[in-house]
Amino acid sequence: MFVSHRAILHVDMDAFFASVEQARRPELRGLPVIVGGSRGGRGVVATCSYEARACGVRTAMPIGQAERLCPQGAFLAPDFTAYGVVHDRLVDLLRSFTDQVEVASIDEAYLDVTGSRRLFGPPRAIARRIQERVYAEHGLTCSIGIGPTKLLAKVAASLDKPAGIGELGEADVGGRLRELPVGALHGIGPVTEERLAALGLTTVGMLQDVPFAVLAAAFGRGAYGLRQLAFGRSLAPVTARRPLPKSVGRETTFAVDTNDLEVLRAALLGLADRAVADLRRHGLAARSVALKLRYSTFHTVTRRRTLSRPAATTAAMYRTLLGLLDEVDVGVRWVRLVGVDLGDLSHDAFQLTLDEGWREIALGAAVDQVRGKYGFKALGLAAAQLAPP
DNA sequence: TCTGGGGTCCTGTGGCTC
DNA sequence: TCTGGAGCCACAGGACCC
Repeated sequence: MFVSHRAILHVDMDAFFASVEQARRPELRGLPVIVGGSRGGRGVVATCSYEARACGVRTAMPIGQAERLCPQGAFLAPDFTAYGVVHDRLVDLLRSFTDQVEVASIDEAYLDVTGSRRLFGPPRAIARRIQERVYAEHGLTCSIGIGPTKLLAKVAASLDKPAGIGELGEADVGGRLRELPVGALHGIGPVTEERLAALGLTTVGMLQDVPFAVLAAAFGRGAYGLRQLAFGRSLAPVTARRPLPKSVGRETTFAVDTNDLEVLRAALLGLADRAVADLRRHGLAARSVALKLRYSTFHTVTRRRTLSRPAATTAAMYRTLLGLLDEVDVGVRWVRLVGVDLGDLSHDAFQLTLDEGWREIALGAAVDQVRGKYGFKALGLAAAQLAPP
């Protein structure tokens, strides 16, 4: 058994995107709201209001299926800019309780309130005050989990949704936690859940009790991690500082599958341009460039290339992507999705100015400036200018 | 029925060097 | 000179998360 005296909260916004839409558009309140792809499109549901969930609509469900289940629903395209603004304000609100706030995603955060108890009272009282302020200031509800580790706090938040406060302590590891399905643990998805079920392991208690040799035979090195999960152990503390991204990428699914090389090249140029804009916004350069293709069969392939030195220009990325495109089965097979991923990121701006040529750097800076003023679509790049001679 | 987009992390494999 | 093993790295793919 392990002992932790920390008090960690996991704050999870309820149906975040849909709730933001309902908060800013009163006419949507009380209606089933589905945020994701547009009607008739190829998208899936990003999130939906609890009214839509009552119709059977779920996250990650194809839009077409959601339409059949909930024809009266309001189908909205996501507005990430608006959600980002609300997210920033919520993080500020959370930081008024402790500076130990770890932003886990756009709608989730962990707070280490161990040192805040003297000022704000016990964790449950802090959780209640957070819920009250989130509702009063933003018209949104959130579920909060309390636990001695991030993992237990996260599971606890899911126990009483929406707008609830759940708590899992040390004592619950040998009690309530055992009753939960293995899929309730953060890190066990559908594939692992099915593999565990094949071993007859469906609850956390079973995962705690199974001989380690059985787990090791089935999962190899992954067995240890599964065992840690089963006992609610997560060694990682709450880390307030947000690390730099490890990769930036862009991908798009075509409205209609294509095997036209020109269409693919044009899509790649646009994606590379957007990914590179992200790169420059962070002041980063990338040394690894990856091409991702999903064929009409849904089979996905990736091809990656490491550059001789870090780069941060669309031209360098696009030329590399064209090379990678030659390595895969295009022109013959139909493609539904194409993506670009830039990795192995570093701060290497000085090196770039020497190595990549001042013209491309200056061009990139000028493009960023115009787009900052008039929007991203104000300027497009011409493939002919960027392709190798 | 028909499966998004943006990420992180892990594992297996194969090439290379010592 | 040849060979096997260890260690490292790049790469591909997959699982998972929101």
